[in-house]
Amino acid sequence: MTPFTERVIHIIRCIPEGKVMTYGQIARHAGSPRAARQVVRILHAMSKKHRLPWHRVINAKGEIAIMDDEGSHMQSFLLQAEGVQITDQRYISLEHYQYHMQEDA
DNA sequence: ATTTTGACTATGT
DNA sequence: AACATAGCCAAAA
Repeated sequence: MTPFTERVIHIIRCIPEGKVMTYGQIARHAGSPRAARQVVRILHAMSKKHRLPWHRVINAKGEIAIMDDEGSHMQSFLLQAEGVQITDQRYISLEHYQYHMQEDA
């Protein structure tokens, strides 16, 4: 387990209920600003083993990124159960972001 | 050592 | 707003 992977896992575990973060935000907070795709790999590999709140991770457009219907429906179900507003079965409203875009400083 | 692989992102049209 | 393209980068093969 590499330090980068551990940081990513820690960050994801810290996302509070009812909030979401984007892949890019997580990558930045883990110290590798452009490694968003790496976050994808880590989530895929570690979500079960570490019992991560994988459903609180979305893409930069504010939508559920899962490809297959099974997974995306599960994600929207879990998010709505936490009070996250979802429109059109995929878009998360901005007030649920843990961090806002301009705070990248 | 080199290539492939993504649940991505920024940018340009 | 929707689509195409070109970067991106760590882990796996």
